[in-house]
Amino acid sequence: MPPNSEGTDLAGQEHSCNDCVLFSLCFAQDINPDERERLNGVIRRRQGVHRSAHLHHGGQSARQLAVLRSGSIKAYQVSREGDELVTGFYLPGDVIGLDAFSTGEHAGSAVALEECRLCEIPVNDFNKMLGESPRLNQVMLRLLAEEMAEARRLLLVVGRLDARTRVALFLLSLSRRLERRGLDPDLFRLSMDRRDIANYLGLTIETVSRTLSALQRDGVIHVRGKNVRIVDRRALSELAHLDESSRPQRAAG
Amino acid sequence: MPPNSEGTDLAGQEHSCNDCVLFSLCFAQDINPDERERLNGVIRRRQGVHRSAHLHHGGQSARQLAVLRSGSIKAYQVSREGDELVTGFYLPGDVIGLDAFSTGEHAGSAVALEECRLCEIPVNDFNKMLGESPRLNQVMLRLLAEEMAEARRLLLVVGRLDARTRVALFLLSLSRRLERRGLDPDLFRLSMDRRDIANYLGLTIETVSRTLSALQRDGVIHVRGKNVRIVDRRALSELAHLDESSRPQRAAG
DNA sequence: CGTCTCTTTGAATGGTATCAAACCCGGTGG
DNA sequence: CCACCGGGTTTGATACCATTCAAAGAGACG
Repeated sequence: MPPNSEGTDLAGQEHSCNDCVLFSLCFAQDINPDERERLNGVIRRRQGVHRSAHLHHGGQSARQLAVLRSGSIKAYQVSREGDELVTGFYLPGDVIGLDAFSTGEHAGSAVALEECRLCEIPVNDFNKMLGESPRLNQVMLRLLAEEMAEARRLLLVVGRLDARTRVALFLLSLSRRLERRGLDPDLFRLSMDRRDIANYLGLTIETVSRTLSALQRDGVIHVRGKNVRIVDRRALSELAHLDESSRPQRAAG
Repeated sequence: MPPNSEGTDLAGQEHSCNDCVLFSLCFAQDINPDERERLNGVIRRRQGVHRSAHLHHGGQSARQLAVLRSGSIKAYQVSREGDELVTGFYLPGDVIGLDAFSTGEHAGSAVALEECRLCEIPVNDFNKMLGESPRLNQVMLRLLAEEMAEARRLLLVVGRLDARTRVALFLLSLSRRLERRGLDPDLFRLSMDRRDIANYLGLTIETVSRTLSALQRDGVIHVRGKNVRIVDRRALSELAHLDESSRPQRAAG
């Protein structure tokens, strides 16, 4: 069945990648028009994914690859001991489900942090396209390598930096990603709670809270619950870039 | 030029993947015989890579993909501030150079920790094969996904566990990898120095040293410089598996 | 308006970094 | 053969940052 061409269109509800406002962020821009057309035919555009709904669980066999169109998503893994390890946050344009690429089963889980819309590509359709297009394979390799680089960055942040630096980097990273999506980089709302931030950064809730308060006290940011305003971007960057040598050494160099 | 068919062969110096003692560990087992034959034609078998020689540097454009045949290699990245971040250690059978897959440039550096032998596949040959074999693409995706999983594991280890658990996990991981290669899992030599271990685990040299001493005092292992013997594997596993709740909580669950 | 959850703040504990010095070992030269 | 290095490693004392335990405060929602 072709994407429904009747019924009411909601705001921002496109039916073709070519019209999509996210096109410049989406991997669809990297494949050739023929393949994109074919993609269009198999994409399921889904909306109304509500807060705390799971896109997939770890261990589950992959049903689709998805691109986030609006909202935000938390990726996490569950350790043998049953506790959560937050591995990242997805924003519009990000691809969700690459973790199932090797085994066909998702390595981790993904859950909506707020109301979300998605473009879903069924795996069998996608695998068929992969088998025929080396170009698409390359794009996927690139995406995986990027996730890898991200994981490595996180490794550095979580394992080796003090709390203040971790939080500064988190805020700046988020700010930069929002900016690339055409949103205000200095005034935004955190869709995840303190627990998720703490877990992601390898800290406790209390430390995250204290650090945010301290940054506010120092006039670097303004925080009010989930709302954040970056007041002194330069100062924040300096904290993040470790320009001062106020961090643990941990056998570097 | 074909791989030299005259000259003296050194011990363990094969000229075909089919004869290679590492075959069961190598990704070459996962491709079909035709492709493997073709691989054989382009592989450069290199030896005499001596300690502290670099295979590649971060930022360098990739010249070849390599499989380690003997020895061991340290992978690391250099941060903007110039200090080192050890991301892993390669053992025989491991593929080196996947980090250049997306951009064509190596994300990190790789340096020999001792005398090494390698199988090198020139990138242009390899890319040609990639363009023609979806199967090979899949194998590469799987390898990348495995590196990814490894990076995630490390993230958990480095960011969230206490020193004792980190060291225990490090020793067990190494032990398991050696065992899979047919070596003694309980008696081995660390090819990396304390600095590298500390950096890899996100600790200081002193803490690593102290922790090893403590494990010895508790009768779990025996250490003498770079030589390690696992005395009580069960105890070590219990430390690593967090069976006791003696670790920071850090917003889990 | 009351309840529940999330968040913030406070005080005390503890693990790891830091600073400093001793130790061990292989290599070198007297 | 031994004294003397120099690097890597071990050990000790102290300081500090983040966790932990505890409780108050703020928001969301019925």
